[in-house]
Amino acid sequence: MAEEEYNFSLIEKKWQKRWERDGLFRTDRADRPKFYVLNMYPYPSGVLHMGHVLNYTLGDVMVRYKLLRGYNVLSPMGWDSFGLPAENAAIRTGIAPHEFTERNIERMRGQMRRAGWGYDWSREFATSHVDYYRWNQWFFLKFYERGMVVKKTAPVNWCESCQTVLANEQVVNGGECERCGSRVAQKDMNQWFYKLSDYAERLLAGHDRLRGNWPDAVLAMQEEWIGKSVGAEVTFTVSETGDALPVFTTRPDTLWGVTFMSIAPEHPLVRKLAAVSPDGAKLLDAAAAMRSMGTSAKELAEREKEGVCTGFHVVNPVNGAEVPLWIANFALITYGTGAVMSVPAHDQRDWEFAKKYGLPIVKVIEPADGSDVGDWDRAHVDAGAIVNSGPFTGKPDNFGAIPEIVDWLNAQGLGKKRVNYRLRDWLLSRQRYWGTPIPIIYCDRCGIVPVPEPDLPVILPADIDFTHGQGNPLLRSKSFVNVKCPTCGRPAKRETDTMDTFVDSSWYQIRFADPKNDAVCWDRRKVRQWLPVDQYIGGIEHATMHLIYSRFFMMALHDLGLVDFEEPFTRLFCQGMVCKVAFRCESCKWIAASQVKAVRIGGGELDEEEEALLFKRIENQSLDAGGLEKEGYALVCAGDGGPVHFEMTKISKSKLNIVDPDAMMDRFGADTVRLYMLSDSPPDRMRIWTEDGINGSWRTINRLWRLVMDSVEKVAPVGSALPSELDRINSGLRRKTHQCVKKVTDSIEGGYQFNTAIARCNELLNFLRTHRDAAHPAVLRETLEVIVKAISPIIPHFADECWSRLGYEESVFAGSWPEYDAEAAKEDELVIPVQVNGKVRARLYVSPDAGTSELERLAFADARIRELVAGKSVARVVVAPGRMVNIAVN
RNA sequence: GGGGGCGUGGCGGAAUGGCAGACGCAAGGGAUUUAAAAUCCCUUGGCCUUUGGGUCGUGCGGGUUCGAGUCCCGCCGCCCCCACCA
Repeated sequence: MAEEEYNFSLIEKKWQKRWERDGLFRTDRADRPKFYVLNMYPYPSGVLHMGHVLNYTLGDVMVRYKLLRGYNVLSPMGWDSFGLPAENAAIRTGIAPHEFTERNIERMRGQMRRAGWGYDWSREFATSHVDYYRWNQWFFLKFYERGMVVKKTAPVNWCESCQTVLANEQVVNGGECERCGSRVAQKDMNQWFYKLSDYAERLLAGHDRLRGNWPDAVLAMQEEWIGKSVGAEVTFTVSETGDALPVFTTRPDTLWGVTFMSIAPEHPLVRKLAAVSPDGAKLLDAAAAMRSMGTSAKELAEREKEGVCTGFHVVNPVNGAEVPLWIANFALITYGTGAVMSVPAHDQRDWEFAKKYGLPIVKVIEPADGSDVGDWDRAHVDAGAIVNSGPFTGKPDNFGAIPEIVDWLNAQGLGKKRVNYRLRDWLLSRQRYWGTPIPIIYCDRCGIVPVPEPDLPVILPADIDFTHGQGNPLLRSKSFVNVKCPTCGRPAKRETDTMDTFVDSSWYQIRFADPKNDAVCWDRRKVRQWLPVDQYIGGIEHATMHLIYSRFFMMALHDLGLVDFEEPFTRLFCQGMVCKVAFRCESCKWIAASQVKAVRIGGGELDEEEEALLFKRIENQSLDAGGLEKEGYALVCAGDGGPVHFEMTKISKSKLNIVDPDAMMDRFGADTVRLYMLSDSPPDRMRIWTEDGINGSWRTINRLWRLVMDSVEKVAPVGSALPSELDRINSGLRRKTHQCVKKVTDSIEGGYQFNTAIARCNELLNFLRTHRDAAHPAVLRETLEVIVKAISPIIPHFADECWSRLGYEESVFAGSWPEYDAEAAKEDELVIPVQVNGKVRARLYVSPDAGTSELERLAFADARIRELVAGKSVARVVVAPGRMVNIAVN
């Protein structure tokens, strides 16, 4: 028989056409139960990278598996197409953002088809199309009516390089812009906010229904982000002016130990007190110098505790004690009330501050060793008995006494229980062009006027010059900005800020159920049919951004009566980040690896081989910056010769460390790349990108191909029954076959451990390869069919080709998942380890003849062992629980 | 400082409390070939060995157990998230 090479490019194209023709991913199997699989949709950057490949391959495996399992599967794809890169490209090149975006979508859609990912393309949409973003505006108006969106002046994060504000969630690495990596400053601005903080408790409560179905890490991150803390609010009074100063504390048990009060430099009281203080000007200067705003989070964390005494005092309501009032740089205006009651004896930060400025320290919790403040070298924060605390002195457990103390504060009218959240409102405004215009008009007479619903959508103007001028280009569009006030008809100005693009992704999962509707946002029946999403798949980096916003948005839509559910994603799987080393030149920011040169410190070129080896070591993390220097090397930028730093980071286009899957697909085909992505490590684990091992995936596919080709003549006809009696090899084959079915099924249903599922398929393949000649034709058919089916969601084109060679007309995905035969998968011999003095020395194989139940066989083994050791010097023979025979020898 | 995760060969990684290292990569050897590629076969944790095997071995120290990579306690190290959060 002529050897037939596996021609992936022909075969992959052929099956992609077939699936399209047959409408494999259309959602018209109404007789089946629904299953909605959603992959986080991409920003159309222009090219897919390996992170996408992992994400979408995982999703596609789920889709195809669910098809085989008899579901009506919804698998849509769309584009998160608003955002900065398109606008920045426009500024750089003059190409309009919509044009840039459309072009990128074209290219990426082609890559997706080529990868063989199955989507219902009839549902495709892009968020930058007015058909989509008009609903952002509509929701905004609905939220506005309900008071769920507000405009307020607040400290916000400002990215100078992106010329826009950022939400808290978009500030990363202790003060860097999530997009461009430059330092974020804080300033006061009047901006639009969604009242996310109103939903803090509900978001938290929702974790109960998500637990088990969402990764623990994501829930933990969200909990941390919401940052609930329970305590009390207690109102102090400024002695000199009578101003009330409420403070939030989680430690009301230490109220009697307050020795000074600290307020944030931005606290309104600062200005008020400065106005009546002889040293007012000095105070204002000192406060200005300590402001947290305009300082990056990193600097905030590193700077030393500093403060200035105001000369004023506050009265502690619980005991009437007068303590000095300080302005302190560690007090944050953004948390609690902006004031901290300082208890240096029992709070490390207060302790350091008190030591620095010589403030008194009063013990109110007795340490276990009974020591006094004078003996301490740090604050005492552990539990103990309460002392020096008025009515609570003598309580043995300070933490346990907190509820009682709060009740007492309440009864005395001195304070009340308070729950404080770290979660703040979602800053919605962006001073950029390429986003959804906020449907608001400012009128000198009528103030803030929402655009009336019939006037929607507010269309993003196309006649914009991007290459000239600073700031938001919308400000320069006269036709956009100048409008008539909808209320009074006089000239007015349109809001030029656009919405954060996270608004788009907060509800896109619903729109896929009814993507073309232009009368209403969606048809309720269609939403009921598909939502919520049964399986959502995406990167863990969205844990505190998209995944909080989207949950909030569903709850808000639920409150508006637009949806019946509160949680958008029933199950969530987060794949690990695909990382690769990225290089940063000190002067030209991120640069491609090809632009980096290695040199010897003190001069001297490297030969090519030496340099390649060096880069290899950097890439697989076996050489860090320190090691590089120690060995006498340095990296420089090929452009300007400046020093280059490197770090391991998620692959992304902006960091110029992406790997384009096209090259790999050219060489090996889509299936090999798909198989490779899932073969080696569990998909939730972070991985450093390498192409080592892709040969193995290629070999696996070819081995299987040759096996199928060599077997088609030998294999029993479709539908042949298995013989009733099988020899050892054939029953072994069937055992491995059904163990493979089980493993792959469990891996998909459970933890997505495809590496072990693939390993099991490989094992079966290897076993069949060595025993093929002894395989019964019907068993051979069963085994081949199971391998092909079990692996089909991962390498679908290949599987379908094999399926047709095995004599089937229909696509493998038109059929069903293989039945698991537990009886066939069972080991026929019970293996009982025999342990002598605690070490396994032998293994006893007990055949089914000895009994059908495990207990019977164990008894048989016990008897057999006793026979064997009879008369020898043996202390005891024990059949241990489980299956283990222990022999203790004297 | 708080929270989450992890620690197993040269590498990615397997192991319902029961033969540690599945499966694969890389490496080495052999077959085939004029040659190379491809393919096929073998070896591959350390040490010892009379080649039968023996022995040590899952970051470190204890514990539970007939039996621990796995469970418990205490360290050490790494990664991620949050962080002057009152």
